[in-house]
Amino acid sequence: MLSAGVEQPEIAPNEVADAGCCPPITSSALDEQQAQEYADWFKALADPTRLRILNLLARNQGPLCVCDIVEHFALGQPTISHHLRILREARFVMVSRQGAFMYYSVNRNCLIAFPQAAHHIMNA
Amino acid sequence: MLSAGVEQPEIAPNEVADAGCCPPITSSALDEQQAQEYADWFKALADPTRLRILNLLARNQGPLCVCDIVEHFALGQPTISHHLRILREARFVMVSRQGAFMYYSVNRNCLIAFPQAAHHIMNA
DNA sequence: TCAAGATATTGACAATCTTCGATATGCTCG
DNA sequence: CGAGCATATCGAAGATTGTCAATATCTTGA
Repeated sequence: MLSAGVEQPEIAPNEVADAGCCPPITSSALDEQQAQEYADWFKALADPTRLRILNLLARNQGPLCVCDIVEHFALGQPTISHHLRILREARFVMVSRQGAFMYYSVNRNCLIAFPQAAHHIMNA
Repeated sequence: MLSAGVEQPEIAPNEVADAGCCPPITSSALDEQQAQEYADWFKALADPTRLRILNLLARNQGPLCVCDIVEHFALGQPTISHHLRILREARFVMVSRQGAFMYYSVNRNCLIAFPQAAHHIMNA
């Protein structure tokens, strides 16, 4: 209010390409909608079980079915299924059906999305 | 359970350096404690207001006091103060007092932490 | 010392999230 | 078809979170 903070005017964001995983990239300031998209993206990572699922899938060359994943956790199958849905909707994992089995694997595009998100948010 | 998923044994994590911002880095699998630390770190980013605060601080060369930040949002001062505390505890921002004013600025070390976290979690 | 402003903390409420048990859906094989 | 397994969805309970109004703490300046 009365301080000496030096501020810059808000700049209208320029639309740029979408990367196949995670929020679309723009070049400058975060508007409210972009902030919400990034927040949803990070929210998918804001749970230790989901991070461990992601890590388990990443350490395994090749996909894993749900029952294989369940075996690694002290949680019920519906709970794991719920976490997988959140990871899938945020596009951190991909799924393909093989008979009665659903095979989940990591979406490696996300590796690129992390530094991009950081640079977008932190304006670097 | 009966699937053909090819799994690897869990490997005990090797401790490596701490980077000044964000969870300590290790070389391999995520144990429960590390997963919790990363989850807490991402949780600090899982809110659109906090991301916009971070972006505002990053776009500004030099720190901003709380009342300057409050002016950019349709939220009360205690709410902004609450978000700043969360960002501070996760070390995304730094603070220094100047008289009655608290000046907040972005911790640029975090830029490095993003790809590091991604590589650790996604085993790359 | 006292008044006023800047920031932090507290207590409460609504919304959201994680988890579970129960159940539904979908697939395969007799 | 019908039994059995794999996975998803539903409904509910408990915990966590974002927000606010009220208030406390700290600092400056008169």
